[in-house]
Amino acid sequence: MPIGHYPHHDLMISKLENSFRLSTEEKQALRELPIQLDDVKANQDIVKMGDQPSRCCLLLEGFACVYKLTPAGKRQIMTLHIPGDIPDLQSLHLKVADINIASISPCKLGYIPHKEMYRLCERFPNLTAAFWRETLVDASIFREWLLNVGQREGYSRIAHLICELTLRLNAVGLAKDNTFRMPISQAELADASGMTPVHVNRVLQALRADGLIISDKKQITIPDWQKLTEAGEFDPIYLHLDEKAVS
Amino acid sequence: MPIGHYPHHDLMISKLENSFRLSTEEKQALRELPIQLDDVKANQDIVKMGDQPSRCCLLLEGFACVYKLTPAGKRQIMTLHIPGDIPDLQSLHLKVADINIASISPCKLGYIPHKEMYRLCERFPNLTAAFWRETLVDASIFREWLLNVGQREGYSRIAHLICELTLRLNAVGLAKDNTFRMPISQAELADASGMTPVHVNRVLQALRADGLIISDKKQITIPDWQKLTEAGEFDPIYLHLDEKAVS
DNA sequence: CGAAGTATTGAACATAGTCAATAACAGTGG
DNA sequence: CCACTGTTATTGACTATGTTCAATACTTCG
Repeated sequence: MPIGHYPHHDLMISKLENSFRLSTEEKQALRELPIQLDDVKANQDIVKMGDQPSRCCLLLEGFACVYKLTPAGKRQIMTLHIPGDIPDLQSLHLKVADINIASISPCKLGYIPHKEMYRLCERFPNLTAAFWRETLVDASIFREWLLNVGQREGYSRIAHLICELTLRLNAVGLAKDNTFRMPISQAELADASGMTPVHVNRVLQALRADGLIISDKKQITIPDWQKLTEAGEFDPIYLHLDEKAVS
Repeated sequence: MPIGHYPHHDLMISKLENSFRLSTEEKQALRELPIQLDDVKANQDIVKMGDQPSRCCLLLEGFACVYKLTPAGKRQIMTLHIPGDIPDLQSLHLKVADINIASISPCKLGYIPHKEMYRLCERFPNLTAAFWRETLVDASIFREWLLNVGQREGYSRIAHLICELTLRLNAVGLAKDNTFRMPISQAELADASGMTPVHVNRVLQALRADGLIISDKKQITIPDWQKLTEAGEFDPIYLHLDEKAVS
C-alpha cells in the first residue's frame, strides 16, 4: 500500500522512524492497527487521574497536555503534546493513571486498544523497543522541564518552552519558516512554566520587546533562533531527535 | 538455589516483583545475570551527559541522584536513587545520555552489560515489560517532582520530598519505625527542590519546630506521618507501589 | 450585539535569593 | 586523642523575582 492511504498510521510511523529503522513488515503491521477516531473540543479531559484505560490515544490534530493538580488545586502542565504523539503510552504498563491528559485546542484523537498494542509488541520486539523509547523520550522531556522550572527564571523559562515547541512542531512539519500556530493561552503557559498568568504576560512582553518572538494572535514567529536559544539556554539533546536543525 | 545466595540479584528481583509476578524461570534468569561490582566514593559522577554507556548500573548500597546542569551552571537534581534502583535503565534505548548520574554517599554499584539485558528481554517478554515499567515509574517520579517544584512553596516541597523518601526506603527495608538515614546535604536538598541552601536550612528548621521531622546527624525520624503528608500534600499514587502503607 | 474568556496594567506584598560572616562537624594525620 | 582542615549548617540584613488583587481593555464567537 502506498504511503498516504493511512495518514493517521503514517503520522505515528514517521515519528517512530525518527529513531528506529522499521522494517516493511513492521510498518505494515502498524498500518493494520485499528484506530478509532474521535474529536474533542478544547479543554476537555481525555484521561483522568485514577482511570484505568484499556486503550492508548494517538494525537492526530491539535494540542493537548499532561497535567497534575496539587490537592490545593494548583495545576502543573507536565508536557505539551502535538500531532503524532501518543500521550498515554505509559498506560500500557501502569494500570492506574497518575496524570490527567486534556485537550488544549480542539483535537482529533485516534484510540488504539491495548490488546492490539500487546499483540504487536509480541510479534515485533523491535516495535516494543520503539514504543519503549518513545516513553523514555517523554521522560527526558519531563526532566528538562523540571530543570527549566527549578533552575531558570521566568524569562528563560518561557524562551526555552518556545524553543522546544518550535523544534518538535518542525519535526512533524507544523512549523514553516520559524512560524507556527501555538493555540495556548497565557494561563496555560503559566501552568506549564510554574508562573502566574500575570507574570507570563509580562515576560512575553519582554520577549517581544527584545525581538525574540513576534506574535500575531495565536501565531508565533521566531525572527532570531540563535538569540532565542541563548535566552532559553536551549540545548535540544534531550529531545533525542535526528539531526533536524532549525536554520 | 535458595534466596539469599544472590543478594545483589535478589534486591533487583524483589523490586521488580513489587509490581510484576515473575516466574521461577524468570527469576532464575535474572540471577544468572553477570553483575560486575564497583565501589564509588561520595559525589562521584557515574554517568555523564553525552556518555554512550554499554551497561546498566544497579545501585546496591548508598544514595545516588540524577541531575542536569543549565549552561549557566545551576544544578537540578531530578530524582534520588536508593538501593535496588537501576538509575540508567533508559540507556538501553537512549544511546546518548541526556543526564548525569552521581553518587551522593559512598555507593556500591553493580554493572550489567546491555548485551545481557537485551538477551534477557528477548527470552522473556515479561521481563521486558517489568523493566519498561520501572522506567515508567521513574518518569512518574519526574512528573511529581515537576509538580512539586512548579506549584508548591518551599515548606511543602521539602515535606513532600521527605515523604517520598520514607515510603521508598520503607519498601526496600531501609526505614524502620519511621526512621532512616538520609545522607544528603542541605545543598543537595536545595538542588533537588529548586531552592537555595539558605532557604532549605530555614525550611528544615521550620519543619523541626513544627514537630514534623526530628533529625539527628543524617538520621531522620518522622513523629507524625499524617501531619507530614498533609504539609507535603503527599499522595503516594505516583510511586505505583503495592499497598505498603506507612503507619 | 453581548457574553465569556483572554490579555494587559498598576500597586502592594511575599516568598525566596544573595551576600557575607560565623559556628558546628567530620575526617585526617600525628 | 587532639589539632588541623575542609565541608556543611546556621544566622542576619538586604534585595529581587514573582505573586496577589483588582480593575480595565481586548477578542472571539454565537
